[in-house]
Amino acid sequence: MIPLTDEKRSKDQLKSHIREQNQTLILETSERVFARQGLAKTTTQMIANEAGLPKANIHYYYRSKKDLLEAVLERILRLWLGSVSGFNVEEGPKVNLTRYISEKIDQSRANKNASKVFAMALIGEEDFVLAFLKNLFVTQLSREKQSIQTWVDQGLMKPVPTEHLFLTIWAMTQTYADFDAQVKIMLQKEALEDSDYDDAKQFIIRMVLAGCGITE
Amino acid sequence: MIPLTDEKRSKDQLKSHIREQNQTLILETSERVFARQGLAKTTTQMIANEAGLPKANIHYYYRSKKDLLEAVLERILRLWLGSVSGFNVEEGPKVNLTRYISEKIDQSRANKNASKVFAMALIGEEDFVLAFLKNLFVTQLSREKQSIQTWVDQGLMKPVPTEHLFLTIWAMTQTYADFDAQVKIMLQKEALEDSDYDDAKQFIIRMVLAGCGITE
DNA sequence: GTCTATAGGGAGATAGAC
DNA sequence: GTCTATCTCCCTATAGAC
Repeated sequence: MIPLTDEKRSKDQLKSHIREQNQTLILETSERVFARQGLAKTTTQMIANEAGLPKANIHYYYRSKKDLLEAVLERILRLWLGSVSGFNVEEGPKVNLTRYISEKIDQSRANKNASKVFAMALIGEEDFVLAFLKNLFVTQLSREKQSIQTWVDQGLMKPVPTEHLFLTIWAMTQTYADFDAQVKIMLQKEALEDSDYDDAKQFIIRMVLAGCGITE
Repeated sequence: MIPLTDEKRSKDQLKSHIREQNQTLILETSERVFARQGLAKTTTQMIANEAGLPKANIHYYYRSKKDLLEAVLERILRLWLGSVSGFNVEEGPKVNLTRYISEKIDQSRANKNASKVFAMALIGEEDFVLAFLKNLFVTQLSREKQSIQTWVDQGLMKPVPTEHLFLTIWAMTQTYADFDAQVKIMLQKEALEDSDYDDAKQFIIRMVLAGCGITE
């Protein structure tokens, strides 16, 4: 370890502080603009304007637009992973599935822009997102699958095609964030309210529990 | 009415034939390229190359890229509307919902590109698509809602939030077309087979019927 | 680290010969 | 109707002064 002078240390901290602050600003702004404009329509100029920075500054921190998009996606995925509770076998299927669906809806609502950017990248089959999902599915799904098998063995639910169960839960919960324009038209509202999300939650939970043969 | 000479008539028919043929070629090619590349990333040059036409020819038939996209969307929506069966009250909820879900999956599978282009336009909140949905929902949903009310009154199913029922059915069925990359990763397959779609159909139908309290 | 100025590359769209 | 050549615009990315 090379000892640092106080001067150098504080300079480094300042620099690193500015860097971190700017990067966060750029990533948050990018997420918003990407979600609003679409990935390809978004220009680095738009992001710069909205962030109040010169365009070259964006390229100083993120060499290319692709790098920037991947940084945005990485940040989204890291935050998501940290806030998802896994299944807790002891609590049984009803509690776990109810909580899972409820959290999913809350999360995609709270981070609507992040959810949209992810959906856009997924429908555009961005390599970065596909690679992430490959990883996630291998590590996580096998665990959830075991919990479900345990519950089936205990007679707490009927056997289900686990992959399709998760695919459909994701599809239903994400649609309220990603395609909210469609939801608003359907419900004939200018903006979605708490009660709309509650209704969605309740109905999705009802279908999933019933479909899994979970009565009590 | 101005009588036409035979010469003029046949010339017009020829022209109109060529026009129709080229327009169809352009629309079919565009749908494919839009679905593969994304709406904004797609260039008129790509479409021209893949259709085997000079780029100026594309712009001769469709003044702008936006016009072209709208023509593609209009064609998709016209074909869709023609192939969806409405509810038939006499047959009861089980038959109708089962058929509806089954047809939805078949259709988005058979027209995967069309489905993707539509989803891309919807997530990008293209005015053209939003206007179409506004229309569709007003005219169609009220009819389906009445059928469901009838069935509830007859004790054939439990009351459901109709809007959320349709939103979730669409979300689940569309996901197998629009986000097929995710589905493939989840099922760990290079390509989806008949059996995968059958499994999806069966599970979605099971959840919906159970959620609606339809036992027989 | 910041920012102006600009290079360099395509994009959409069209004029005009055929 | 068809297609070559070209206009104009604007995007990404960077060089280089501060």
